[in-house]
Amino acid sequence: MAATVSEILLDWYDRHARDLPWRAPPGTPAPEPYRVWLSEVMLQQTTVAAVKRYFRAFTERWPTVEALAAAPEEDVMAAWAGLGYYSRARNLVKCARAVADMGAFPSSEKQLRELPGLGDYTAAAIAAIAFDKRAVVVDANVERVVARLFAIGEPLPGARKAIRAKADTITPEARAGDFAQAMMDLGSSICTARDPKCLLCPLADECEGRKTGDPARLPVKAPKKAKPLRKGRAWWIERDAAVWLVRREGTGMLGGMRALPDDGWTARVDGEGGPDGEPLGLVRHGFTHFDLELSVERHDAPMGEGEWWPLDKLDEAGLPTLFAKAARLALA
DNA sequence: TAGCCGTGGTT
DNA sequence: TAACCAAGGCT
Repeated sequence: MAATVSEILLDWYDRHARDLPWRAPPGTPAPEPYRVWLSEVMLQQTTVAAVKRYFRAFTERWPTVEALAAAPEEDVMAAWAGLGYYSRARNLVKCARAVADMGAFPSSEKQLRELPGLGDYTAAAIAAIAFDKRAVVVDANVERVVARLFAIGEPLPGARKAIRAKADTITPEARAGDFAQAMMDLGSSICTARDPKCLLCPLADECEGRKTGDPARLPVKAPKKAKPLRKGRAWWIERDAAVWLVRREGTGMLGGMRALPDDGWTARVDGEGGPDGEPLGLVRHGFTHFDLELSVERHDAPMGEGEWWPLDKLDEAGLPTLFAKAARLALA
């Protein structure tokens, strides 16, 4: 009898699974839901290499969801600094508090999906990995593997429906969590976006994309729009070995994070107004949908609501990378 | 639904 | 090196 795709892949996973801090080895009991949830949220659009350090720091400081739920939001935001997509940190706190109120993480995909910060992917991943439920887990890796395996030539994002339907057909009843992680390991190490290693692929014989030509062309994506370059200013205000820091409002860009006072630049418009200070230099920073050229200027009086932050504890302030760069410039 | 939302590694 | 891209979610 011919082996199915899931059988081949699980067999491959049993031999080649990556050892990751949030992962239980194949065939061993599932990790705690808290660790699965935390890692999955951190891993949203973020590389394994970047997540490892933050995962260790968070689980050491907040070993349980109850501990995290009890933490001041600003501590969590500061601990998240540098990881990006800060709405994840805001929702992390909300979610931890909701789960603590409920007494435990829900185990069904549907209930998980209702928690803040959990979309289709993350809810399915937690249900499968932490609770051993059958769930169709589709992330960018799975999209790529499935698009190639079934030679789906329709461009993303339109192809998502077809990809999910095909992923459903190969998801096993048992070991759905291992299967999901196997697909992601395959996608990250072998069925890579560029230069896939088809000669090492356990699914090479089953792959329609390989049979019909060049699998690397799949999945087809819409061309990207050009990123505008925005200009802004930020002020370095130093007194008695302390610097003036503000907290950014709202849920927009870097919302909730500590920052230097700035002139209100956004993705759409350059900054405007403010005092002319002594120019300290330019910081160039790339965001998802625009690039920013930030002029850092020395100023002498506090601006807006804020706090004096001791320079010798600046790395504990939780500045997002843009402002960490600006601080580095000012202190150089 | 398409735009918004970070960052760092890889090629 | 500039471009691409990663275990997406929210609105």
